Amino acid sequence: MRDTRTELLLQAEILVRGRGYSGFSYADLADAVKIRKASIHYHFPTKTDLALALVAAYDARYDVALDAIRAGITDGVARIDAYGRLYLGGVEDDLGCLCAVLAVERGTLPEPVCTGIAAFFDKHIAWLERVLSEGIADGSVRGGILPSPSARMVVATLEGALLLERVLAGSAGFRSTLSALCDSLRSGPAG
Amino acid sequence: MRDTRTELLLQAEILVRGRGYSGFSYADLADAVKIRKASIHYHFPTKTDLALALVAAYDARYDVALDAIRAGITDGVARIDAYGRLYLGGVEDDLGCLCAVLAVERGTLPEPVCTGIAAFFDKHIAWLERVLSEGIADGSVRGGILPSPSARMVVATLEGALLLERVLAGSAGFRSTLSALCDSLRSGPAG
DNA sequence: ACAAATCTACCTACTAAATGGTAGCCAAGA
DNA sequence: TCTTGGCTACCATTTAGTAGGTAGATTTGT
Repeated sequence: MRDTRTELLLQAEILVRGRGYSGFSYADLADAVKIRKASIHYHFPTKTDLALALVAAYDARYDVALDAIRAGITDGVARIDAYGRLYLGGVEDDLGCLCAVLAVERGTLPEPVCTGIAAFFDKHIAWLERVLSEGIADGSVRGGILPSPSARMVVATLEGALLLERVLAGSAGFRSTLSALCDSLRSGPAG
Repeated sequence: MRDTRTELLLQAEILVRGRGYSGFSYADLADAVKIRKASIHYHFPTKTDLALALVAAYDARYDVALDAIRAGITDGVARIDAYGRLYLGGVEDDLGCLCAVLAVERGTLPEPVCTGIAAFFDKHIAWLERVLSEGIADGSVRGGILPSPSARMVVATLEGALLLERVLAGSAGFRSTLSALCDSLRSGPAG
């Protein structure tokens, strides 16, 4: 079976996103996958290896999603809205964003993992900056905003909103934050 | 001396905000405060007791700050801006928000701690909602926004921005996010 | 006033359980 | 036969927490 590794990545992601990187152990993961603890080391010799694989897989999934949004949607604000809805899975499963969770533990994080999550955020910010610039150019995003700070603000708002949902509960909160965010970017009569 | 306890709270807060709740140990704290590990248990019998005291102290500090902002500033957006600048200490010291860090680890968190951080966020959102409503009433905040979702959005944006700074580095990012946020709330010609 | 009792704030020295990780064995499939 | 993917059995270290002691301050009884 090839997919013990995949299963390990799946369950490890759930554990990290729900409890933090230092909040889960190989023993927890072994329980979840129903394999002996030592066998995990066959697939991921060290916990750092596992973390790196987790970030790489997560990042790759977002790459696909970002491309799909750009290809399937043309309106600037609708693209941002679709980007925001990518976080909804986390809200519904009561899991944080993998990279946000890891970012919080930066003080204990192996350096290469830290580099990986920085790249993740940089990539998202660059994507959003482009989407916002294009939106301003075609009039779908209001002209008063600056693409670079606003791109950062979009990521910050969504990451923060996801974080809040974990303690405040009820995805209504996330959705209303997302629409408040989109409203602030839309060109139109309001404002 | 009464302030071993205070020193413990101070150093524990730095450890939690930098490395997460499960990312620090009584041994780390003992090193930082230069007392023996077992002595910490005299002041805080369990790690949960310590976490609760940490949240209570943090929450109390914010209470003072929120009152001071409402007392000293009348303009709605200026109040939000001042609120945002409360996070700057964290940005400069490279520490996350205590409650955000704990929120990430909710899966392993003792339940009473979780209740405490939920109360923290609820309080901030309620405070912001009131500030926004008053701002709309006196014209300092633009009328198009809804106070409740926008209050949530403000907390989310700032928490997210602080989180991002920890991996992206340089407080310029946080400041620009804060001004983008304030711009989106200001009543005026733009939009 | 003064001695006995109690309290404060720390200590050394432990413990059981959990941590990430290693060594070496074994069954099945190419 | 050799690789794959598990296994048992260990390891040193670290974890939160406990037991019990002690020097010094404070309170109390006479």
